[in-house]
Amino acid sequence: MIKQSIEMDQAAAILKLLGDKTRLTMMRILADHDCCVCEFVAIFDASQPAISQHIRKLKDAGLVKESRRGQWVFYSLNRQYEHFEFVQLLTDALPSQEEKLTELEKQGKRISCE
Amino acid sequence: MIKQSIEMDQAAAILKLLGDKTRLTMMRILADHDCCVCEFVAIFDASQPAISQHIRKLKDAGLVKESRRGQWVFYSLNRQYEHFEFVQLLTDALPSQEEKLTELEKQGKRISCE
DNA sequence: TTATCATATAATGATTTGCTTATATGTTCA
DNA sequence: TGAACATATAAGCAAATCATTATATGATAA
Repeated sequence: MIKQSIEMDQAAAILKLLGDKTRLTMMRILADHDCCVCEFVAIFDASQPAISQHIRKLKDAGLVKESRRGQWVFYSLNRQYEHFEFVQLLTDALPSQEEKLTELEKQGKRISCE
Repeated sequence: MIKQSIEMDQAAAILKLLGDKTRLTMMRILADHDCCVCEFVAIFDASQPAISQHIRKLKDAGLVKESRRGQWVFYSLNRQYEHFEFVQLLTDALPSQEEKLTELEKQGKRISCE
C-alpha cells in the first residue's frame, strides 16, 4: 500500500484547528489518556461551554471520538482518522502534559470509572 | 546539548500561522527554493498586497527571511529560527509543490537573477 | 419522579483575520 | 530625472473565531 500524502488544504485545515493552545493541549493529553469533559474544564480552568465547543470542533473534524460512560462523556483520539499519522507527528513533537493530570489527581478531580 | 522541547503556546502560535493554505504552501515551496514575491503572486493567483501580507506574517514570526536582489525581494526559510525543526517536521510531511514552479517556468514567469 | 450532576447547544458580542482598494517606497533603466 | 516595475503599507470591510450567558438534554440517585 502506497501511503497517500496529505493534501495542502487538508493539512492547513488541521493546523488551523490545532492552532489554538487549548485544542492543541487537549490533543497532546489525549495522546496519553482518554479524558472526560469535566477533567478538561478543571485542567484548563475554562468555562464548561468553552471546553465543550473546543471538543466539538475536534470531533466534527474527526480527530477525536466520544464515548459515554455513565454520566460522563469521555473523549479519545480517533486512531482511524484519515490523517491520524499527520496529527501524531505533531503531538509527538510536543512536551508531555502529564503534570496537568497529576495536578488533577492531587486535587481529587481525576475521574475514573473503569 | 539537550534539545529543548517547544512549549505549547509557541507550538500553537506556529500552527495557527501555518493553518492557512497560502502560508502553508509558501513554506512548503520555500523548503525547496527561495522565491520572490512576484512568483508567489503568480503561483497563488492572488493580489500582490494579499501575498505581501501573508509573507509579512511569516517574516514577523521569524519563519522566513528576506533578501533584496535588485528590484526583487526574495524570501527563504530562516534555518536559524528557534523552532525550525518543528516547522521542518511539518513541511516534510507535505507533498512537494514542485509542479507549481514548473508551471511558472512554462509560463516564463520564473524569476532567476543569479 | 424530581433534584442534581455532566454535557451540549443557542444566541450574542468583542476581537481577529484576510481580503480589497488606494497609496507610498524603493529600484532600474531610458 | 522621470517612467515603469516590484513591493510594502494603510484603511476599510465582511467573515470567522472564541468567549460569555442562558438554556436544553441526558443520566443518576434519592
